[in-house]
Amino acid sequence: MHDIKAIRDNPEGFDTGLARRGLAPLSTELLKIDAERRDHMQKLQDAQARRNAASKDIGEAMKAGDKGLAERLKAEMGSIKEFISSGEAVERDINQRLEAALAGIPNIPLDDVPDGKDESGNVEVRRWGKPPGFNYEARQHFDIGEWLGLMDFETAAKISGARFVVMKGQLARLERALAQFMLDLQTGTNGYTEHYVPYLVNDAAVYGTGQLPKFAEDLFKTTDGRWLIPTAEVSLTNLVRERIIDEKDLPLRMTAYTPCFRAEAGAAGRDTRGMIRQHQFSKVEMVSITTPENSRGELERMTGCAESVLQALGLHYRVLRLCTGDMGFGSRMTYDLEVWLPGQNAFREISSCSVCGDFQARRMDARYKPADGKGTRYVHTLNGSGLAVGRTMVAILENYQNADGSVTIPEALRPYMGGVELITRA
RNA sequence: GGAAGGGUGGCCGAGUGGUUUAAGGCACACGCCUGGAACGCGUGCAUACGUGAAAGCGUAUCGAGGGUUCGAAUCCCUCCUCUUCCGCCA
Repeated sequence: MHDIKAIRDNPEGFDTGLARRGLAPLSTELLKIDAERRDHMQKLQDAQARRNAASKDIGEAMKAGDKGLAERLKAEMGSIKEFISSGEAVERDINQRLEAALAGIPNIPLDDVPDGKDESGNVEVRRWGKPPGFNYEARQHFDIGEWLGLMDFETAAKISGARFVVMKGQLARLERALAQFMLDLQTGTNGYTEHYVPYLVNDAAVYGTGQLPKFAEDLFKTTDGRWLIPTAEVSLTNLVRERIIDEKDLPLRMTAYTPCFRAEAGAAGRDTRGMIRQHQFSKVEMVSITTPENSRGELERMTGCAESVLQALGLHYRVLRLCTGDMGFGSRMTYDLEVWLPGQNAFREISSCSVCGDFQARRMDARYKPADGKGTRYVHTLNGSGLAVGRTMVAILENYQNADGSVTIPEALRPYMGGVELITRA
């Protein structure tokens, strides 16, 4: 949610920011509603001030026992009363129009975000590790999983539909092991506090993080009107909704392991085979709540926390700074982590870390009390996956596959796998 | 699902139609006191919007939204939510 005052102060800057996102200028239209709103408010508030003064006089007249004066003053209130009640309705209407207009506008990119139309404009900032280098043609994860007899898309389709999977045995355990491993790393070394959060949330929560009102079709909705979370970001970020936090308690660093549900509308035909793009997947999410001064640095830190998982697992990856055309709705800057998938012979997104500035905080009314004790300011929010469990599993299967079709378990995971070193066909 | 009782500032908590302009306390900030602290004393301390160069002024906000009234934290309606009890239940 954008601050209409900031737009009023610098409409050109706002439109320039929109242009970087490939959007037409909107400031003129917004400021027209804003002017109408302020003009109306002035008239309404004048009327309310007169009413309040008269009410006070009536109260004093009653107290003094002057019924005649009180009745005369009451009679004079008639027309003002009418104006006020219709005026309040008009004010609500204007405010709703302004809010609706603002709610659909994406966040403005930071200055050091590269311009670009789509993912081809993203900039690689670093690479870690090396591809495994097989002396045979690397198989894709679904071939490996199905050959092992532990990954079953057909049965999943029978009971649920496309884009679901059933796993069993050591693969089911690998999913659990990865989640435990990631959580331990983020809560231990990286200092995030583990949370257990709701998977069903209300309209306000999904609005707060920016999925509503524009992206309802990407979500699953329950018959009682709630939403299945598309990421734990929704639940975790909304934990600070309508709160005022002491600056000394910042930053808040929170993590949660949850299932995520995405309708994948508009993704028809993309990644239809395998586990890359599912309606249901699990993810260890990280959310940070910071002061404005610290949010940019926190983005670097958070990205490093996500990277630490891939490094511990020995997976080759690269870090991209997303360009203006590829960033999510609420983001001011995003780093994507792309892991190397030998089976696909390509880097694929496995994590995404974003700083949202006060964009979500304004929608949620999440503020902090600065250390100097004066007033309150909006917090800054950041979110990042640390990491997507299913895609990490894909990466392990493809990077740790052996010529005979078995899969070696990376050392860091073995304690979580009960000491299992190799997954083989039953 | 049924019944009853609640929701007031960062926190606790008073307030049942008109100087409430939301008491009081805690926490916090600043000052005095002190060798330095604690204690004590004093001052300050919600947010949003509008207006103004600023000080200030105005309006709204006591879970949310409607309503009654000249005037609502207070009365009425709807909803949300919490607590307790009953029922059901992993």
